[in-house]
Amino acid sequence: MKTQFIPIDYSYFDFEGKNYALIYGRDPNNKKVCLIDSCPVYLWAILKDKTSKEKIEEIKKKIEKIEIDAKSRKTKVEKVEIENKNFLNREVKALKIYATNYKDLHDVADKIDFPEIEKRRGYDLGFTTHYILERRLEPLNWYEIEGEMLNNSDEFGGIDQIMNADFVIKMKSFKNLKENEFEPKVLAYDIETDDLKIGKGEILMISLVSKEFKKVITWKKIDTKKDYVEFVKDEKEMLEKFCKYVKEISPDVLVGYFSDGFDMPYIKERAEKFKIKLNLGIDNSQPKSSGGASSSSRIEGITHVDLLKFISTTYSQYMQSETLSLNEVAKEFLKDTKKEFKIQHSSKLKEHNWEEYYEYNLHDSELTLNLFEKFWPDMLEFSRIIKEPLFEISRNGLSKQMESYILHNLSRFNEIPEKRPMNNEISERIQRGGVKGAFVYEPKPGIYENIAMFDFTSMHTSIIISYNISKETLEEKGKNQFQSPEIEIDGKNKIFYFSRKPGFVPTILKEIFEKRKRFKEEYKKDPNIFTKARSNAFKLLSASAHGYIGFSGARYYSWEASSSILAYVRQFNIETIKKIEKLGHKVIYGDTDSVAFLINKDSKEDIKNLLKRLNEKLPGVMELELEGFFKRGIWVTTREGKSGAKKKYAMIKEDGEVKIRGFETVRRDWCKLAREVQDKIIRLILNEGNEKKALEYFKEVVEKLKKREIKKEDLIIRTQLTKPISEYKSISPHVVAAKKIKENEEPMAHGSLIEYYIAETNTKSKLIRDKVKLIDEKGEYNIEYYLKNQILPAVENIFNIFKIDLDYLIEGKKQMKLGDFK
DNA sequence: ATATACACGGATCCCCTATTTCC
DNA sequence: GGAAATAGGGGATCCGTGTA
Repeated sequence: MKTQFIPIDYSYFDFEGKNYALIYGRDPNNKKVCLIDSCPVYLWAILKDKTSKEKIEEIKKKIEKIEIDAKSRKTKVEKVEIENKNFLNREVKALKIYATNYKDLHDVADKIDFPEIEKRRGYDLGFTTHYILERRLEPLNWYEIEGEMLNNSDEFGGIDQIMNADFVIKMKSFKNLKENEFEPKVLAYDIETDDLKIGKGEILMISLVSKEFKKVITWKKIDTKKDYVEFVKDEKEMLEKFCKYVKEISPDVLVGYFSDGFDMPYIKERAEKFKIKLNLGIDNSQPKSSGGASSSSRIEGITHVDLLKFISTTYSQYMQSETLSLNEVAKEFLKDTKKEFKIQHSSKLKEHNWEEYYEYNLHDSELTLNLFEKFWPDMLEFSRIIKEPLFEISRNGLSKQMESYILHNLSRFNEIPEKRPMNNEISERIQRGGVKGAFVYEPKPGIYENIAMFDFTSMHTSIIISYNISKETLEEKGKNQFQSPEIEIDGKNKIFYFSRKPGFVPTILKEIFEKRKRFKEEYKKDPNIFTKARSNAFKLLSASAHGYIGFSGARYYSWEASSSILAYVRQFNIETIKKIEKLGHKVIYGDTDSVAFLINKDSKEDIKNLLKRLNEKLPGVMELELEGFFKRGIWVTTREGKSGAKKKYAMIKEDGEVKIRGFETVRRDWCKLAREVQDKIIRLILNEGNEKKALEYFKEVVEKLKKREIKKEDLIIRTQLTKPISEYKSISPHVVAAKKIKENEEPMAHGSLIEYYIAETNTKSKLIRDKVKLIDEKGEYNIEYYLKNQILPAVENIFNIFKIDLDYLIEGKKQMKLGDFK
């Protein structure tokens, strides 16, 4: 039979000792299809140079006899081929060793310990990655499949009979189709419980939402007119209903928000408690957790996506939201917020509260569904570009994404994949220590007018490409090589040398770099969610290239490469600063890849010409870009007041657009008042060019604070608890607040933002932590603290630019009477 | 285990010395 | 008068959060 097919999720099973890939997807009629396929399984043994033909034949014969009898199955070497391959850009002879079962490749590798074998590789990719590499049946692309339909067949032990798929097909062949469109069937879910500790409390209700389906299942009965609420007898029945609905709807994607860390493990634990089989899988299997600390839950045949994971690993650095709570993320991307509802223990809830609770529960699933749809184009593009399934794409960090992209492109270079570093190698890498980073120019504090800012486009990546820097291109000193700038190691200067023969990593990055440019243009011409997503995906890959090379867990980690890249980064930045100064412009600031300088009397055209001239001298794909012209900008001293503060500045464009970096205004661990006051003062000064209005405004605020006219909400301080309370060596205010929350037995998730304020207390203690109160705790806010430790520090450096000293304000309580401000 | 380094700055920790308190 | 307690200064360290 023939059909069209789009692969969504990949898995595999063993039958008679061999591996078979299971690929779940859809046909054009939206029928759920499960494909069964197989692929050759092998690893590589790289031979030492100059191994004689006879010797190779001899080893080959020995390897062909390897058999492994373990784990209730027999694996043997099926055949061995000799091939000319590349490994780390070097031509090698390698043995391709085919074996019965992928999981035994490691054991096979252990038996190939002949002295003529230099390295063994290619057995640690994971079966799914290996399969996709081998067969090129890539996720989320359309194919025409030819195969045999299994219907009540005995093949593979009757696998088609236990699969709840519309079709189970044993694949014979396939070909690519151009067809692009695909919309997955998505079901979102969310649970409400009485205790945040996994499995400890009861699950009160579960909501399920898809495009056509809306339901809240609960055993807490009250009179309600809400038709989406379905009552069941008890928690046990609710869990069974949940399974039943998921199976009936049979979605491609089951999506939750923090569901890897909360909803799914909770449901699992409760099901275990009630001895219910949570048979969500297409083969009636239960969800499987893996990954320890930040585990993930996999459901056979349905892609379980924890949207929080995708957003936090891939997008959080480009987002405005200060937390990744569903509420805030929904606000940013959907302009929608959670329903107002204060979660209480169910025993405290009144009858009418329950209605709101149902609504709240349903709404969370709706938000999750809508957010998924918002991010779907991005996940789809990522999956297609990186060629890994949605399940992996939605969970992997940037380094893993980068690595997968490289692995899926190696065959073009005839390259054997490098192995993952072992734990001891990772420790060695970490022990060797990090590399010296970029250069930051120390600004001279002050207010400046007419500023231009240049920055390098994708600086690290363009350096890697232009100088061919990578693990595989690193060489001993020779002729005609790229040389890194001098790098200081243990007091001595060292230079690293890189081949001119293009390495595969720089080549792959060059492609990414060019595609990034092309798709950015495409998006500009045709702005839609898909062109944006594609442009975004390449932007992210491009941006994480250097981080990958310097990451101790990377296959293609290289300390030397990373050091060299950064040495170039420093060199280019410093040289650019020098060149601009030589042309008569005063440089104000620069950080890593940027330079800000005074335009003087020059016109914008002059500056653009200057940029053009600088660009003519740059090598390879390196490019300097105009970040913008600014009417005015301010730089301040550090708190100590002796030097100019780096990574802290504010500038304004002609059109009034303000760019604020590093100031307390953009930091979430300062109270709202301090942030707003600072923001306003910065804007007033940037607009006016002097401090007059700002100072008046500031005095007003101080007056208000002293008269307690500021709302307590504006004084709440929010700090993240980043680890368990007991692990803190230093007991800071937010730790004290967290302890209080715990004592009150209020819900507090790991990593949550702790909110508190500093109150007036009788305590003699000078420690701030002894004045901490939770929001709901009665008390007056501590005026002295908010003056001395919040609003003054936020603005005094700014006023110092104008030689205005606010010091007399912080001398002490006595002097801070109302009359001090005139 | 889950991309890198640089940087600021609050708050506590910790050591030391001076001062105060207590007997 | 002398020992113990306390205060306060100041650098080191921890911690959170930014920029690039």
